[in-house]
Amino acid sequence: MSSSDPVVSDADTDGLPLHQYLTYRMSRVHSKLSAQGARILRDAVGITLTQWRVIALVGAAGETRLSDLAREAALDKGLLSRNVKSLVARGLINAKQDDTDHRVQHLSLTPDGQEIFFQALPVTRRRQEWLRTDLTNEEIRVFKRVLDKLELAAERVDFSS
Amino acid sequence: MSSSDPVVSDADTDGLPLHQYLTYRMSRVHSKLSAQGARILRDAVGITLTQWRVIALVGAAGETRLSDLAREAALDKGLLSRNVKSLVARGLINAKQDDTDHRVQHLSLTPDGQEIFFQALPVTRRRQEWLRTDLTNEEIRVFKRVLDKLELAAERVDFSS
DNA sequence: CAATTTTAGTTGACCCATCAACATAATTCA
DNA sequence: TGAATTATGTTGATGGGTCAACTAAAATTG
Repeated sequence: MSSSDPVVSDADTDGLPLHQYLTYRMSRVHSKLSAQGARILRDAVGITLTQWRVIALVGAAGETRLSDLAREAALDKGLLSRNVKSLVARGLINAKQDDTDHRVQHLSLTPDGQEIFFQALPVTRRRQEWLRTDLTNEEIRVFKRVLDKLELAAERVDFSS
Repeated sequence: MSSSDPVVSDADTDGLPLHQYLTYRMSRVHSKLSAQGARILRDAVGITLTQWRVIALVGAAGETRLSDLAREAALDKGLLSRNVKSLVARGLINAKQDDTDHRVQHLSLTPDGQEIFFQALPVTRRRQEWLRTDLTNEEIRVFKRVLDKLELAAERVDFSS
């Protein structure tokens, strides 16, 4: 075997190994979609993707605490803390301490935050619809189901086979 | 409307907006899968996910140039350059300049690199199989098809509707 | 053949996310 | 009640990725 031969043959791999991997494919697609989403949000309302997620989650909840967001959105609480901080600094989010439990903060959108929210919402919705134009309802249903199953698999502590 | 009411009602959103978004769902699942994959590779052979991708791609190709990898794997060439550098430093990848075109480097796995490759390959394969255990062939087929369609959509320069 | 443009790869600056350590506050329980 | 545990949120260190500027080399073009 010469040094320029692939280490594995097609017979072994049925093509390039990575390209078969669901995770690899997802990773590629995800990074392209993220970049696109970030660009769209930056152009439309000047916030980052994560900031949008925070705003959207707070906007939808009306009032939440940081730890709830972290759980619900599966975001790191440190990350969340910094993002909230920057949004509070920009006057888009309101944070007020709980009267009885002095650890928790109640988060809500300020009027400016709501404005951003309502500006961004149709933009993101249109994009989502646009992404779905080439997909059938059946494909979307299966896609979501697979995502749910993969998420469960990803949460299992370990795979031992 | 009190300040603690959600800014959008369920009637508006059919539930929390973000949770409907394919991109948001993908993002969550992707980050969990990445974390899991990174952990498995670290424990098994002590390399990062990106390093594994480089090794797998080089191993499968037998010999490539950096720019081909960047195109094929949709990875930033700067990122790739650094990763290759670290893998060369660890003696896992061999880089030799082209005789005629002095810009290009030909990359291949060293014996140590091949060893890592062959150690990691079954581990990653087992994981992929394991991730698929709860999925039917039909679901996998649809999932891949949707990913391909989404990737195309993500590459379109702009959505104007 | 000289000037311009394109391509390969590197590097520095920066951003964002992750992790662990920490401070503070509340709760449990002995 | 006092001690240990648990929960909330912040912060610093670090790592990894992205972007853009840059060098060097090759190809194109006038």
